[in-house]
Order: sequence, then structure tokens, then C-alpha cells
Amino acid sequence: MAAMVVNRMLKKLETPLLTEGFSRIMFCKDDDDIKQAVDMYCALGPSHSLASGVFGQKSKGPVQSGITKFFKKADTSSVEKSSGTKLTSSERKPGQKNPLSKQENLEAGGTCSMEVEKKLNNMNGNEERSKQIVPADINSSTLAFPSISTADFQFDLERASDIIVDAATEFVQKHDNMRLVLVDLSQKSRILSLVKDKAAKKSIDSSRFFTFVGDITQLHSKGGLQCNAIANAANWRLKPGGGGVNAAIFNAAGEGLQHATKECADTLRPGSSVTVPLPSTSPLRQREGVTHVIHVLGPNMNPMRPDCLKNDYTQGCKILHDAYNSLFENFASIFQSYTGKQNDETSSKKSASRVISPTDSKMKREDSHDSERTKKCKLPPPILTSRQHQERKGTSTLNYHDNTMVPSDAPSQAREEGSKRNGAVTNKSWGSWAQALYEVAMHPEKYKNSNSILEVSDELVVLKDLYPKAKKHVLVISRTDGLDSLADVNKEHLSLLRSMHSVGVKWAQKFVEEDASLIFRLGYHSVPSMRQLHLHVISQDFNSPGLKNKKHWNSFTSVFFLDSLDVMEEIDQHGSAAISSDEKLLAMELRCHRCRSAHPNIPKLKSHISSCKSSFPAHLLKKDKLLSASTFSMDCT
DNA sequence: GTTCTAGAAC
DNA sequence: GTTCTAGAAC
Repeated sequence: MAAMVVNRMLKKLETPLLTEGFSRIMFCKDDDDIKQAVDMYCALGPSHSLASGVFGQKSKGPVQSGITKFFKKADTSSVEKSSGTKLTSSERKPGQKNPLSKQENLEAGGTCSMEVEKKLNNMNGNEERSKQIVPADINSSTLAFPSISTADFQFDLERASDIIVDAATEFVQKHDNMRLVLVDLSQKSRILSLVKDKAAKKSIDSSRFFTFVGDITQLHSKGGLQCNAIANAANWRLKPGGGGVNAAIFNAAGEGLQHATKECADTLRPGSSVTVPLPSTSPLRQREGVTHVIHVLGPNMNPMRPDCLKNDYTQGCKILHDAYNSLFENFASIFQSYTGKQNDETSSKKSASRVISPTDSKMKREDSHDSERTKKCKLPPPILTSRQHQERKGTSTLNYHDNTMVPSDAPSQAREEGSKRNGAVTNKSWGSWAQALYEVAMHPEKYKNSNSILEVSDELVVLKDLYPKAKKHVLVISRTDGLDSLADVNKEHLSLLRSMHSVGVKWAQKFVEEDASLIFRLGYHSVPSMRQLHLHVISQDFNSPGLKNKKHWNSFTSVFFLDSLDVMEEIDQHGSAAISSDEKLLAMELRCHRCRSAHPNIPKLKSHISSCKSSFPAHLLKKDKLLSASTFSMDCT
């Protein structure tokens, strides 16, 4: 969020607003101001807080100069070694000793002095976060939940931890393809360590139930933990605010969660829970891949809060147990109703059978742009789940023609239809320039002499990317006619995806054998520009004249790029891939894919990545998402 | 997907 | 004056 705001400040000379989710904004006019602010934040202890509001704004003048100055500083080779306060990660010379360990460096951003960075990390316990080992389990649905009633409601931690472990044990025994993760913000969380110890004593399967330190609203993006649902420690009125997990989740999920919640329930009684599907527009869904929030209310032991049980733990324990049971069962039923329907229904309806939020179907496009967009054949609508894509595809065939006739001021129903047609994946919605891969897939023999075709089988074609974005960049193209992008993929295509993946791995291995310094990632673009499903096999040097702009960069280094392994897992689990198709992703600021430092433009970014030796973000180090010499040598031995 | 180019940023 | 980006055309 902050990065996006900084990006906007750069571009539009706009200052940030409190309404964007910041609790405090400080304007600094010079280096001294900055140092003062940084010192103040560094001196904060866990129990301290600063008044919220806007401080230090003298005038509404442009903010550009300060940022420009920063980037200039970051770019100069004369490194200020004195205090280290202005030493940014992008200033480090390749050979220069990095005082931070690799792990600590993971989150290093160019906009933050290392000293501050380290202190902030210490404060949050972030440095430990990336070291957490998450059991890999590609066949499980995951629920992340906070400890219920132990914060504001002051429930005894010992008793609470017993109840959590009991309820989780019971659940895990009953459901073999679901996992539960207890989440807390702090590394020092007592409830986490209590639960951890008790779970270990009960020898409960630690791949099915474990604890995790992190922000429950950023488990995937910051912690590399993909969860299908998260639980919210809600209040009885199911309203945002109050602080803690409830405020954080409502904030992170955006307004859509309030509306969606209202559709499901008005209030909640202690010991119960309610499942709310997240709208597809929710950042929590787009960024973190969370599809459901389950609100749960536990017993209250705090005399300052409503319905206090006045230390009646007989009653309290029962209610807390009920709360967890209700939460877990609600989680299970999301998954079960889905698989149940999947088995019953015919293939065409399969993907729509997952619970879809009430707001999903009401989703609107920006009104006036629709006819424009249609004329220009711009693709596709900004945010779609693959399910919606398929739904749209299904309805669109009925009235496909004369789509340019929909006037911009037509009733919303007509506009809706117009945009549906527009979202449909048909020949017409792909520009002529977008057909190249389709042609290759349908008639590879025609291109045999071009020397860019590496392999052809009945199922797929392997092609050197015509405009490679890295030293080695090839495409594994499916030859299935009509399978244009990930949005069209369902369970029937799983074996095709596996073939494409293994062929991709094979080529990566071949390239690594030729040049052991190469590291590969395999993945799909959420919303490809070229028709015909294709898997990118791309080396992570990104050293190529073909990589020219922000869109290129972000399409391979943001969550817009979906790892092949994740895609196969999602298809297997849910029958569709969680597509991150927010257009903003491609317009994000330029950040190094390894150390995450920010850079003002493509040339400077390229110069940085040519020498950045930081380790890759934690989520890529898990599984086999990065294929390097060590991956393959391990395979051989 | 790329190319071209106006105009902003430097 | 040169570098760089972003939007339109294809």
C-alpha cells in the first residue's frame, strides 16, 4: 500500500491521505526532519503509540523534489559510509560487505535506511518470519485463524490453548485434506508457544495443524503462506473497527467485506460463526488469494466489554469450544459443498459451483468506458476470477454480435451484457497481433524452419520467445484449440498442465547444464496478451534488451506471474486458478525481484539487477519454484 | 505482444 | 539537448 502511494507521489505530485489507511502521516522538509522522524519511530516500544493525524505539512507544494533527491542519492556511487543512516540497498556495491544477513536483507527496500530497517524488523519480529518453515501440502485447503477471545476478551491463555489444541486435533482427525494454522503477529506470542507445545505433546500432525507468526491479512504476500480462508475475531454486531484482528481484516478486505457480511448475517452470538465469501474485488482475495472470511465470536471475560461471563470458565470454556468447532466446521463445509457439487455436476457448470459471493454477481465495470473498451477490443475486464471468465464465456455466445452498438448511456443491464461479451474469450476479443502463438500451436510445421521451435508433440509446442525478457526465455504452448489462457483451464486440463510443467522443467535443466549460473522460474501470466495457453520458462537474470518497460518487468516479478506449481495445485484443489488480474499490478513501482529495492526507471533497475546477489524472497525458495543447478544436481544424486 | 512518438523528466 | 515513459496503433 505504502509503495503504491509513493509511486503515485512520484508520478502525480500528490500527497498521501489518511483515508488511504494510514494512521499517521509526517511531512519532512529536509534530511534533519527525516532523521528526527526516523529516530522517533525507532524509539517506539511495543506498547507505545503515536497520535494519528497529519503532521508537519507546511504547504501543499509538490512532493517530487524530495523523492527525486532520494533517487539521485541512491544512484551516486559515492557511498556515505559515516553513519550508515543513508546507505540504501541500491547503493551497495557488488563486492561491498553487507552487514545484514541474507534473511534480514530479504525485505530490504531502497527507501529505507538499513539501520531503520533493522530496527523496524526487530520491532515486528519480521526477521524471524521468513525463517518459518511452512509444511508443503498441495492437496489441502487452509484456514488461518487468530486466537479467539484471548486478546480483548481476556480469556485465560492456558485454558484457551487447551481448547484450541483439542478442537484442532478433533478436526484434523476428521478431515484429512484440510489444514489449520493458528496465527499471531508476534514472535513472542504466548498463546502461540502454548499451543505449539501442547500440540507437540499430543503428537498432532504438524503439517495439518501448526502455528505461524505473521499478519493474518498478509499471509501470502508477506509470509508466503497461501490460505483459502481466514477467521476473523469478530464483534457481535459484525462491524469493522475496534482494533486488533477485526479492524485489520475489515481494513484489508476493503468495503466489500462489510456488504458481503451484511448479506449473510446481522449479528453473531458467542460460540458461533458465519462464513462470508469475499467479493472478487477485495484486495484480500486478489493479493492474498483468500476466498472466504469466517467471522467467529468467542466468550468474553473482560468486565469492560458486553456480555462478560464474570470468570465463569465452565460456561466460557464451553462457548470457546463451540466457537472453534463452529469455525472449523464452517470452513470444512465451504470445501465440502464445493467438492460435492463438483462430483455431481457436468463439466460445463463445474467451475461455477464454488460459493460465489452475492457481490460477485453485482460487480460493475466503470460505466462510461465500456463501449470505448469494446470498440478498441481491449482485453479483458480489469478484475475477474477465472470462474467469472467462464461464466461470461458461457452466457456470451447467446448474443455476441453488434457489440459496438451498446451506447454508453444504456441501462445497466445492457452495459452488463456488453461487458460480458467483451470479457468473453473468443477470436474477436484478441487483436490480430495476439494470434501468433495460436498459429504456431495449430500449425507448428509451418514454422519448422524458423529455428525458434524447439520441440513439437501432439500436446504442446516449445518455442523460443521471439522477444526474450531474459537470457533464456522459452514458451511451452498448449496445442488445445480454444484453451486461450488460465481463465479457461479446469480440472480436465490438469494432465496437460503437468505435461507442460515437466517439459518446461526439462528445458530449464538443459539450459542450466549449458550455463550453471542460470536460475529458472516456470509460470503463467494471469492475463496473457497473446492468445493460446502458454507457460513461460524464464531465467531470473532478466538480462535482455527485450525487457523494456514496467509492464514487462511486473508481469514476471509481481503476483501477476503465477508459478506453475501453484497453478496446478489450485486447479487440482478448486478446479480453477486464482488469477491476480488487477491492472495496477503491472503499473506498480519497479522493485528488484531479489532484494525488493525500488528503482526510478528501467535502466536503473536493470543496472541494479545485473549485480544484485540477494537471496530470493522466501516464498520462491519453498517447493521447487526456482530451478537452479543445485535443484538438478540434487535430482541426479 | 511490439513499434512509434509526444511530451515529461532529467 | 537527451533520456525515459506511456498511450495509441497495429
